Amino acid sequence: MGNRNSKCRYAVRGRLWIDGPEGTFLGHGRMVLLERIHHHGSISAAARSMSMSYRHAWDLVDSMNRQAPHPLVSKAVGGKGGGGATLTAAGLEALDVFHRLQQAFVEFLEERTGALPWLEDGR
Amino acid sequence: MGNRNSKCRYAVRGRLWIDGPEGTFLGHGRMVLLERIHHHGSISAAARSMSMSYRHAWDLVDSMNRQAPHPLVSKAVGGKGGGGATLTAAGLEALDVFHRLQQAFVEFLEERTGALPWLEDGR
DNA sequence: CGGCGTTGTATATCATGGGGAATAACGGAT
DNA sequence: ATCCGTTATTCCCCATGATATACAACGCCG
Repeated sequence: MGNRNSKCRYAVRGRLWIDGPEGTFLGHGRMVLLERIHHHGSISAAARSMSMSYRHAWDLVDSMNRQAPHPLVSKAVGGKGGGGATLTAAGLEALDVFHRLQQAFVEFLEERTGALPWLEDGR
Repeated sequence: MGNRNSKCRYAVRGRLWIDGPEGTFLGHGRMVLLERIHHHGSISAAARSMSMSYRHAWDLVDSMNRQAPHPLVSKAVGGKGGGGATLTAAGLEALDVFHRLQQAFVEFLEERTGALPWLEDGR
């Protein structure tokens, strides 16, 4: 709806992320990881649930924590259940900020594929 | 200007492209390649000028020509200078379409990094 | 008619990043 | 004190994608 031609041969796609002092700070994959950490309560369980190696997941968390003014993930080693990880208030806020950004991006993408001049069709 | 805080710790970045029947159809790298073909008059010279392997360049051109309703690049084998390649009218049009799209994207990016809530700064 | 620099295509080599395995330290629970 | 599953870290392996190499076909031009 909103588009008189539903036969979309082409579509505008894209990826976006937030750069920080060391390069990528927040991106789609990192957001999924944060959500899973929030849900499972540990980095390793989150990594397993998305078929990501623990090493990779740990690197991503470390990168985010290093670049943020305040850590996004709080980690505990040892103790009940061997430890775990939880999102800080800053982590939850980052999740929200990025979600809104991504939604705006999706709208931009849809708007632009709708405005696509059906390349060279009428030639 | 337009942003009261010029100390930008974070910036929204991204990439965008146009998907076609077989996946990526037009993207930044492909646009650079098209420009160089237009300037040099051959795929191999264009590839050399941007340190890209001829095979890769050829694959990209082939992908674009296969997905477009009409080829973007016209190729000649043998003949004067051994042959060459030139952009068709459709190729020039694709260049223009993507440039406008990319410019709108840059504006979106700048607008959004300006609207960034300076994550967790005041905590 | 032979030379030249393309396009076109197959094969081989290689580099980079990610994954897996292994291990230490940790601390609450039992 | 021991057990357990986690965080934290190192090292090795390998799969994949890109690059390099090689070679055939082509057609204008001198």
